[in-house]
Amino acid sequence: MPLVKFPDGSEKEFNEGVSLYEISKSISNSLTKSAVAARVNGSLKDLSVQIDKDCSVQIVTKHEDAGLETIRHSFAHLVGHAVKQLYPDAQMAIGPTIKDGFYYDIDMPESIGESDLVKIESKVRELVRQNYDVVREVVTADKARSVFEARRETYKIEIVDEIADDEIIALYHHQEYTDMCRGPHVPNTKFLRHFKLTKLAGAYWRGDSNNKMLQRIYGTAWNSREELDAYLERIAEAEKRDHRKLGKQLGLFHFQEEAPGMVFWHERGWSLFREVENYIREVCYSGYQEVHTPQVLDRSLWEKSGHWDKFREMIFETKSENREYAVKPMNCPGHVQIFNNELHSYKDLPIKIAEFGVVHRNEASGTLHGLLRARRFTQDDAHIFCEESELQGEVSELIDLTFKVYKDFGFENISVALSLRPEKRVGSDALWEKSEDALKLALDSKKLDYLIQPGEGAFYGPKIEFSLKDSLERIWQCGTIQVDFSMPERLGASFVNSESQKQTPVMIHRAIVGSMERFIGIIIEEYAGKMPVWLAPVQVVVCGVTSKHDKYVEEVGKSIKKSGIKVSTDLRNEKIGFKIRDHTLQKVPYLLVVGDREMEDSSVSVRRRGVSDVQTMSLDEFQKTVVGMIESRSVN
RNA sequence: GCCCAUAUAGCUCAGUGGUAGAGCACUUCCUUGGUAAGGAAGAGGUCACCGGUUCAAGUCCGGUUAUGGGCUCCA
Repeated sequence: MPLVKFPDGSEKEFNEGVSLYEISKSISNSLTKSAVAARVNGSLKDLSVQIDKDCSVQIVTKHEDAGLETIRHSFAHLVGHAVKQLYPDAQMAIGPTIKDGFYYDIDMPESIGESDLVKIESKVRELVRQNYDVVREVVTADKARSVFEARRETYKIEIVDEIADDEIIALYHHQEYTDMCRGPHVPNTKFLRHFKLTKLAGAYWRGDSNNKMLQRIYGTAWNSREELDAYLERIAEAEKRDHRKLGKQLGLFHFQEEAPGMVFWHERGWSLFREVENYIREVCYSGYQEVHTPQVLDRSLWEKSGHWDKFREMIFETKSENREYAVKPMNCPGHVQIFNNELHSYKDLPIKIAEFGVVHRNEASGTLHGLLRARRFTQDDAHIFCEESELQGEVSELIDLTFKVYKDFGFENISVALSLRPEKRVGSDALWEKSEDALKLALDSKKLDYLIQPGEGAFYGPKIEFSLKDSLERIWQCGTIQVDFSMPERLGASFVNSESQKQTPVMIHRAIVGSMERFIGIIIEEYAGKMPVWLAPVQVVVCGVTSKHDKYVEEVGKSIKKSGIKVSTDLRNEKIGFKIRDHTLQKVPYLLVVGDREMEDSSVSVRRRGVSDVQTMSLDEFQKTVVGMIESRSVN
């Protein structure tokens, strides 16, 4: 008779072979009603699993995270059930859960479109209403194979073949539909109610572009109608913060067909760009020589650096007088040329060269994404030429600098990753060992949480990557610190060491925000277009109540401009309410209204963005406040 | 690049085979109004591009380009 321990400390004996479902019932009926799975000695099991020895049991209800995940996982099967009824020749691949939902990758006999997604969703609803039991069956690999052979599910057979011998194989029967899964799954489809199939996409089998592309059906699932609606509302709100929408609304930039992936910066967007640039020049380039290198360089240089070999399809080429050139996709070879242009002593190291380097990369058309993935972008790029002994100290400083910069722009949620040697690489394993260790040691000394990504490094060296999220929580790599023992040698960089010998320096590639365009895109989304005062392209708009006040409006405007504030005046023949609305929609931080009252005592009526109460103050006081906000680069 | 979708006025969008529409923005006039839209009139389109079907195409079909969501990729 197995003895079962419960989370509250109580214990109870059950007959051998008792199911978790029965154990749940022995606790309470109401618990059982919302029970979707159970933890046995900490690991998740289906409620149909039987107990034959002493253990601890915790019933998992739909209300906890693991329960909701179980529901989402079961929804994937349900989509499989529906698809198989509608398209009997469809072959099911994998159907895992993801954040907020699930997907199923399916090899469809003929490709389906969005109208089919509606059909599938209706079919799922139809199945849900049947409240059928989901039956779990433990089988041998051979049995599983024969089941899926009969069902002509070749992907499932491929998966069975990879399952280790000692692993339990469970089939889940949804009426006539059978799937295979580690589980657990809900015992009955009555738990599956609040869902929506959200999108259709292509996805390669096993994530490999050499494999067949399957069709992926994405869905979201929740415990209640309210949670589902709240989720959809959240997504809709996040979409409003899309930098591409805001860029258009706020007149910051545009793209057009003739220059895919290349930004046309408008005055206001360019103002924002330059403000970020000024900040970086001040904070990230101190101790560096800022340089500017050619946009187009002879192909041979890229062959020497190794970029030609690895990134040929992504390089824009150009020819002139029978010479072949590449539009630079990187700044490092250019910086090495500047380094090589004079002789260096070990006493001069480290030498740090920085550039707002405009690079062009012919990214695959399907990957372009507004400012976040562009074909032409500006790197806050720099290269540090140093000795090996200086490496770790430099990297350590750069990590601190990166965090400072992100914090100054108001980012809290920064993910850090360390990418190690890829398969296709240059340089000996000993050099890779050294470079990887240097980065690891620097990271570890900061006591940071970071993700290790084997095989994800650059071809010439390992890298630390700093990533930020956009409004839909997609992750974008921004900053990077890379150690490179290969490039300096390939490009002939050297310095004279204390023994009068030529020696090759180590090179650190570093970009703090990475791509200016990408970083600005993320800033726009982070602030939903409501830029902090110091970044706002228009910081103050002065509006007159009537045309009588035009002269005073201009005086106020001039005075504000003199104190270095970005101000514009609104003298349009419109009512004040109209002007307020217009500039509010443009998300201007400060609106000033002046009329008879203000003219009389040289004051201004101040309306702060997001605050509907107005405040009257002297022009002088107002200017001091705004200048203070700008100088402190306050993000509030 | 691959899968699915989309492309109509400056912007947001309606228009299911028969004479291109709305709101906002724009221009002119009226209005001088105190904190989120005052009124009137006017102008504005090779319906992304190329080809096909049809008596007739914004609308149906094919292709191209760009864009959106994913996948793959990202020095």
